Amino acid sequence: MKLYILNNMDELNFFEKCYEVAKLIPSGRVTSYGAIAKYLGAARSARMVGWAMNASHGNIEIPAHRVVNRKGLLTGKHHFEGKNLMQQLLENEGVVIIDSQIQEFEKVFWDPSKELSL
DNA sequence: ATTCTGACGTGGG
DNA sequence: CCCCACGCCAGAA
Repeated sequence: MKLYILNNMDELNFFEKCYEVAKLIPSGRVTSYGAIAKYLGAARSARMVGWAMNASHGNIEIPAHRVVNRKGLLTGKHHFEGKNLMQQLLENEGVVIIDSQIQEFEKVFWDPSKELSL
């Protein structure tokens, strides 16, 4: 079992902030990696958000399936169990998805820096 | 040390 | 809208 040793406090905050934002995403809505990164000050660019989500595996508290890329494409589905668990989880929340692409993405999109108005 | 690879995003053409 | 190059930063080889 590999442990993620973080060099500094900022890294730890970054991880936890990612998780906090993810938890705040309403059911049936989604956001993007970039939106979260932006909300957090874009300190480490959007890729790190995906990295944080990856590290959250097994953490049922964190709805990582509600985070997609900026096009509304489920690029992270291969990191979930089975073939399309991510899609099914979203569909259970009422999100319409065709071929890994969220339909009416603009309506379903939830921007933390906008909705949370911090 | 060096290079490549991403759950990414932006800007130019 | 699509394609491409580039910036991003942590990990793996």
